[in-house]
Amino acid sequence: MDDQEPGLGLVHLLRGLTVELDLLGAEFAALHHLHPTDLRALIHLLDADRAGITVTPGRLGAQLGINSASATALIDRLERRDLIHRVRDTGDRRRVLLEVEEHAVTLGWSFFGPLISRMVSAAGSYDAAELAVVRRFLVEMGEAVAAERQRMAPSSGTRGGGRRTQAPGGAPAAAGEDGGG
Amino acid sequence: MDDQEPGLGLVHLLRGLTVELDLLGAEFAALHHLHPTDLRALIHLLDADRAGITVTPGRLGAQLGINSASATALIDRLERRDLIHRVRDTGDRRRVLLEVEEHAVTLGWSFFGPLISRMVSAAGSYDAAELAVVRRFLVEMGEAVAAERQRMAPSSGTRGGGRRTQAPGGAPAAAGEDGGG
DNA sequence: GTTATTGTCTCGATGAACGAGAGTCTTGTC
DNA sequence: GACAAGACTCTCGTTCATCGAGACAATAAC
Repeated sequence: MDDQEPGLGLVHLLRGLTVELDLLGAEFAALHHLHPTDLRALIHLLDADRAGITVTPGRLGAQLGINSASATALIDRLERRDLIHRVRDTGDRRRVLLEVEEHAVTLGWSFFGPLISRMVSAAGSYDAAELAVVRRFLVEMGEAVAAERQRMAPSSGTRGGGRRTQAPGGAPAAAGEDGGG
Repeated sequence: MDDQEPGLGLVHLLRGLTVELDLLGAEFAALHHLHPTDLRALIHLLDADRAGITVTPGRLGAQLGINSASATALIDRLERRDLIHRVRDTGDRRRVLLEVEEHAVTLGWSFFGPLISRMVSAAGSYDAAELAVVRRFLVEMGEAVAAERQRMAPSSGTRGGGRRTQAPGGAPAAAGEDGGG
């Protein structure tokens, strides 16, 4: 299966990598008695926190592809573990804002910290031009995936438009950029 | 902000990419009334099929990080949809071999085909040296994740040694999930 | 033969996610 | 101000994937 197509091997490598990352996440979650969804939610909340974006239950549920009832239950779980807390929005009193606790930041770092260290250290052996190539590749792969998602669920963004796991809509859950702190 | 550490931005890009891929998988699964686990199992089975490796329920469950009861239920679901079928191993009659149906291959291609096309086409604009750089990067990232998983759950892999169904451990035994390939 | 091990499946329980809809608040129109 | 429509969150009852424990069958070791 190697390579009539030079890019094909890379695609498979990339897929294998995402599988590994998923498993790492699942193991970490199990280790801390969290469900994979809880960990994904936490990561999203931490990303948003660092980026200065406020997250609401509805928005979180949309990002995770779960419905509002599940989002409520999810937030209940996280709140019960003191990872986040709810705050009623004073501007629009229908809304609830989700704020992460220090504890959650610590937990997040215990997950990503060591991994990021390893990765950054591995990335250290590349020169600027090489890093630029890798960056371009990752960006283009991201665009390919986004385009494919768009094609598959074109109704994205319209609120009741699609089926159950309605495409959360545009923004990639974890904007890659937000500084790693 | 990404600039104190050149590699950090790449790490976040990579993470964002994996999130996108996960979401794509979830959407595809929902579209076909499959659970995410079912899709992951299917991918693993298709990979194994192409590689000429026979998969058993136990092996599949280990790869997916679920226990034997869940693996049985998962296989029941896939079989009920005519995506796979069970065959008793004639050599070791305790074992059951899982064989994928044509239908499953078609379904798998309807998921990965368009995505791979996009990616391969995007990868076409790189020269050999650049592809080599990207490949090296992906391999090293994979190694970093694997190393981190090893650190987190060192007992993984040995069957009797680590208590695989342990509560907190949850999915430890999973040696290397959905084989990429 | 007997015992230990491996591989799969069954059973009942747990809980995450779902659909439907109620309650609360905001916005737009009169 | 009052009223209708819509947005946001939460509650309720149900469904189903996963779990732990263990039954059953076949193999391996003695």
